[in-house]
Amino acid sequence: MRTAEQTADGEGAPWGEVEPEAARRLLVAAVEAFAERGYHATTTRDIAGRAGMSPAALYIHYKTKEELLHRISRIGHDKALEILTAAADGEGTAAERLSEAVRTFVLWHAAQHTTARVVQYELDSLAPEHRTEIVELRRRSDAAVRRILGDGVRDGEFDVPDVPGTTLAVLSLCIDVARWFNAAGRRTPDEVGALYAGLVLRMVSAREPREPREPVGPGDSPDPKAQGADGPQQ
Amino acid sequence: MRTAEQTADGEGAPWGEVEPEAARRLLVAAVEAFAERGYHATTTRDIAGRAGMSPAALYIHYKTKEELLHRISRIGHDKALEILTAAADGEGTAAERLSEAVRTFVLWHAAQHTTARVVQYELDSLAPEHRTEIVELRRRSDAAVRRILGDGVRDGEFDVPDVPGTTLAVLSLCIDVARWFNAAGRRTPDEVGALYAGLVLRMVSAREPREPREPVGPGDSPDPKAQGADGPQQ
DNA sequence: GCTTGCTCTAAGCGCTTGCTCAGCTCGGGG
DNA sequence: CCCCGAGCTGAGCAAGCGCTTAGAGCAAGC
Repeated sequence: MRTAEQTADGEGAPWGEVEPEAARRLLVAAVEAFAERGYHATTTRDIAGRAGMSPAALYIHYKTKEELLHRISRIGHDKALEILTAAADGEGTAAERLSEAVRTFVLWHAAQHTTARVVQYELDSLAPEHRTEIVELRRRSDAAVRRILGDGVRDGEFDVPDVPGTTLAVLSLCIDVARWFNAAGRRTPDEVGALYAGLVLRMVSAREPREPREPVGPGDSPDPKAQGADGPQQ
Repeated sequence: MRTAEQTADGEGAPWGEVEPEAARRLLVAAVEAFAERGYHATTTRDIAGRAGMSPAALYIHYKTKEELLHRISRIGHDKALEILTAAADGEGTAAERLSEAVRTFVLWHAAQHTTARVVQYELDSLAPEHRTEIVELRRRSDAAVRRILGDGVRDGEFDVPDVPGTTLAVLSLCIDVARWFNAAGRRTPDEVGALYAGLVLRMVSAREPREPREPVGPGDSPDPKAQGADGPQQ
């Protein structure tokens, strides 16, 4: 299967699927406002103003302000999960797949840091039922990375005593890029992706390649129940 | 005069220095509320209620709601800087100092994750003049970690092609613990500290100890101007 | 006993919030 | 020509916001 390199990164038209055009303009305006000020500090008047409309126009396309956040969060988490599962299901060694997962995931968080900031840091502003829906997507992202690490340990490529804990650390490292990345800064999204892929590989690689293990040690086995939601609460 | 608790970890009485007692109760209530709901979603009525007072009582001890956040952020950043500079100024090899820095910094973010969440993720809610004051403290934290990495590279202990970028990654990894750490989870703060110290050491350690370098390469030299604010904006 | 100063409360002010609704505009079908 | 539904606006409502004010309670000083 050919990898869609051009569209797998964070560029392109992220909100092209949102129709009609007025609804898309409002969504893009909401992403910018939420990223700049945070969900609770953003007013519906601000969102409508950025989209060049009156406050009332917002409610023709969205029932509430929270529905806007939910739509943004859903689309963003779908994209994140797609990036990680594509890398996990790809070809090559565990090291190659992990490197690709971190590189593309970080690339998206840097290039789309405005969107990613809303997606990753406004989970608590969602209504409870929407929050549980999103948390399930995050659980599957976690599982994709944990699978790569588990494969690498099994094949002797990686030396990782605590697979769930290291999975959490790798994802945490990538996600936090959205917080500090600055488009006007010295690094391009591609450079950060390459830097982080290298750092993570060194973090998990076995110093010298060994024989694959036959029995998977209980302390190392990927445990589906090991991680619950990785959000701030619960 | 008795000095404050000399606990290097995050336990102890974090707000013991705040006087009088009613002001401390309000501050602790504000920390809990800000951590749970975020600054903008928290009302002054909620803070006062948690402290067992009427809303007006808040304004006897603090001029505004933002002053509460500023006080919390200032005390927390002072503590964070103290932890990192203590480790950077400590004795031992660069590896030992880096390990101690990460271990204690992560320990604080996990044990005091309620406070740390407010300190690390509510920077943008500060008034501009308070924000610049806090950003300066963060710059000094960054410098402390960068110094350890630079020493390690100089002495041949570490192999780090991009010192400023790796400094940013290490700090980012530690800080994000405050976001996901859950007191009811499987890991204790000490366990997370130990895990992360090991991961970071592997991330930077030279595979085999080399001779120290005589001239510091230009690409690796710690550059004071290299990092600006590491906050979300600017 | 009275004043003074400090802490705190009850009540509420002025304003902004998320959201609503009657009505305007306008392209397309009869 | 009128009508129609879709998209949008101006005006505004009820609720909740940060913060203020007048005054009560009470310990300390004289």
